[in-house]
Amino acid sequence: MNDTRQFHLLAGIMTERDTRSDDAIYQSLWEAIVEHRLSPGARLPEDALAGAFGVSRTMIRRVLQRLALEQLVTLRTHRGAQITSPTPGEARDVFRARRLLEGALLTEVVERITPEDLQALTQIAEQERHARREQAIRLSARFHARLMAIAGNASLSEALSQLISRTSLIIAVYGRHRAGCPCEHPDLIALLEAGELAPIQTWMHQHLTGIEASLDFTASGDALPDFEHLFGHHREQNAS
Amino acid sequence: MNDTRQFHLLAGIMTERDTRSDDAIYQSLWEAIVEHRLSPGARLPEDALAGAFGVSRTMIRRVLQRLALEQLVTLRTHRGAQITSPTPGEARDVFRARRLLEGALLTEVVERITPEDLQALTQIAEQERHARREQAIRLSARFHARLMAIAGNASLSEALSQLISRTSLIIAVYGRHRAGCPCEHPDLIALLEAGELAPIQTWMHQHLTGIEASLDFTASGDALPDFEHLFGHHREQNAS
DNA sequence: GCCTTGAAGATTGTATACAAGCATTTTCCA
DNA sequence: TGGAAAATGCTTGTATACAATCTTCAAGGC
Repeated sequence: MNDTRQFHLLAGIMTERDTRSDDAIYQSLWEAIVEHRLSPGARLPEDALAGAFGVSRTMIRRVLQRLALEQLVTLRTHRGAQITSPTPGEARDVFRARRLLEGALLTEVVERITPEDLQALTQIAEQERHARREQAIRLSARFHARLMAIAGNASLSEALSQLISRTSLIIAVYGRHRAGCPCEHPDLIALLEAGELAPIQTWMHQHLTGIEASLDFTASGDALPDFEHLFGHHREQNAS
Repeated sequence: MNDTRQFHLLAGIMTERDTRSDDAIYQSLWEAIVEHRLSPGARLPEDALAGAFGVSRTMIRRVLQRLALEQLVTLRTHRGAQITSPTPGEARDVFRARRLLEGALLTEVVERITPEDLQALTQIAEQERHARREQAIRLSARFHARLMAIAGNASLSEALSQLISRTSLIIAVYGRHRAGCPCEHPDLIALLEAGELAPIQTWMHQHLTGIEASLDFTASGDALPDFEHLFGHHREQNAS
């Protein structure tokens, strides 16, 4: 009887009930979070996840710890895991960090970019335009990650990837109109083809600042998960 | 009988055999790694650590996973954990990342630095000068971390802290003369007191480039842990 | 003498059992 | 009827047992 409820709780995360490996579970959860199928504040009971993925709590705990270290999930002792609700302060922090990092990396990106890179970026941007809204968010994240990978600095790319994921959480909490990246990416591709550094950096700075400016920090509080926002959309738990 | 050997294997990590929490174990291992008491390539058997810290493998595995995500430890399936031996490529990657990040953050550091900050930095530099060689490495890492924390960007500070820790590993593998940071930090403090951005950035760039230039990448290979280096110092396993 | 093949030992991977803590509800008293 | 305290149930924290895999060592063949 518990199983049914647990399964329902996480409907939409997985395709069918089969045993998956560590990384596959991480991937599934990551996508569900970045695509806003799991909203900030949502609780992630270990038993429910274990049941849904057909593994024991051991693996689930490992995955949750990894997500927690990446700040996508908040782990509180004896209170379990829930999707992180970034505070306004953290949100501004992430955008400042992204402006700095992406701005700096663009120098090397412009130097090293190849036609293959441009093609890959074009393809992602294309998918982004035709994708459903949920997947568009994930593709937008992939676009930025792929772009910055061109700089060829694995350490910074990884750090930046985490910042990009967290941006998705921030938009989930504070986004007003439901837009993530308002599909400006094709414009950047045109600039990249031209190859002039200055306008590219300007574009990126405005791109990030524009997203940040579109947020509304007045709604929710700082510390606690914003249940108001959660309830506004739809509640995961059924009341039985 | 196993216990004795295990305990001996990790001598010097802990003060006495008592039960510690998750974070305390992480801290102990982190310090042991950064201070080069555990050299790159050293194996970290779960049973041995569990015995040494008086906890079960469960906690040890969690700590090892965290260290692995920070790239201080390498986890290979069915083959256990060992201290990461950065490849020359990774080493250059880390230094490039540090030059970029620390250079960029210095702008905000100079803007926001307070007398209290200067005092704290002075104190660390002072301890550094009087400390034993092992602890000096850790203090040097703390100096850089404390300095960059002034910029007030938690996300980037955290990423940078990981890069700084990894630098310690790099020095352990490729350092020729046993110098880590050759105690140039007081010079930086003088520049910070003057408050001119340009010379500070120049200093930092030369500082990092100088450390990188002092490394010798010809010795060890790329992929595997360098047992040559390990044996050169002293072996952890006794031959019984 | 060296390489290949097999078996024993040791270590990790996963699941589960039990203990500890928190949340909710129920009950009792004012 | 409202509030507070206690008890029950649920969730997580930790340890341990067992299975799977790798490594090592030994024996046999080339």
